[in-house]
Amino acid sequence: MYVGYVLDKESPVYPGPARPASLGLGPQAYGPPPPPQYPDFTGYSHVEPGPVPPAAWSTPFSAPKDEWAAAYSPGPAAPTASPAPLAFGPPPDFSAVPAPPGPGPGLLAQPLAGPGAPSSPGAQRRTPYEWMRRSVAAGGGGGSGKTRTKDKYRVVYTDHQRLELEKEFHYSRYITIRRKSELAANLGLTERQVKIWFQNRRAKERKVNKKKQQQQPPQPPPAAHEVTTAPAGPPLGGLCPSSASLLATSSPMPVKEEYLP
DNA sequence: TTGTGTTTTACGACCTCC
DNA sequence: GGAGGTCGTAAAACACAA
Repeated sequence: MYVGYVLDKESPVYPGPARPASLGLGPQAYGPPPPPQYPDFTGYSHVEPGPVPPAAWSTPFSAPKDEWAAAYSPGPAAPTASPAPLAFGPPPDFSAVPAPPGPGPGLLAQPLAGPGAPSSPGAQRRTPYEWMRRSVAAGGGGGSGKTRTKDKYRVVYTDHQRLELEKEFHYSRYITIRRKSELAANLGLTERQVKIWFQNRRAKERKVNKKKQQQQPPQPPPAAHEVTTAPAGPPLGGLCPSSASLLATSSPMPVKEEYLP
């Protein structure tokens, strides 16, 4: 939430022209304008993550989700719907992510399988992260910039776009302004789209966690000393209340240091 | 082919924080 | 006041059974 704001505060974030009015955005000052979100946009240039990623990228998730590991395990990969000119890699600090217990490298440290990892057109759905297996017919999908008031209600993001967004999400539930800008630029999305994607993704996770909790028998509340994430009081030093519920769930994700009070 | 249920984008309302 | 958060919802996209 405001953490990212704080994290990026020292940097000259978003100096520059206003965003297209068609996005419903006000004339706030944003950074380098993202690639146009229209189908005739012919790609986007790779933006080096830069030497930056501040402390925000230094705290890894301790335990990857199984499906995540499975999804990124080496294996045959079909071409993506819209491979990026350059694979959008994790921040440099990704390499510092300790490998999860068990065989194989740290999953987040694994390189993206290049242009073409995610999709597998013939595969069935109803599998974890089935979006990775689905072919996307959006014709470059992301960034066509249609709204409810326009002729197309919504676009379907490409596998590559979703893959990168998921990677980012599994690294951090809350994206910083800087990373949002980078992701948007690299994926040919608007920052608004990235922001909303993260919001929807968190909502999805809460929904899944809620479902899990409902299916599990009620567990005794943990003793106070067992609370390892955040102390009582305002959740995470001002994060939204639902963030706390997120952390309070079965999610194995640790809390980033900077998110803690 | 069609009907139905689920998932995925996108938005508005409202809230908190700076 | 502006930013981004959640929550609820709309509607397209999709999978699958009948």
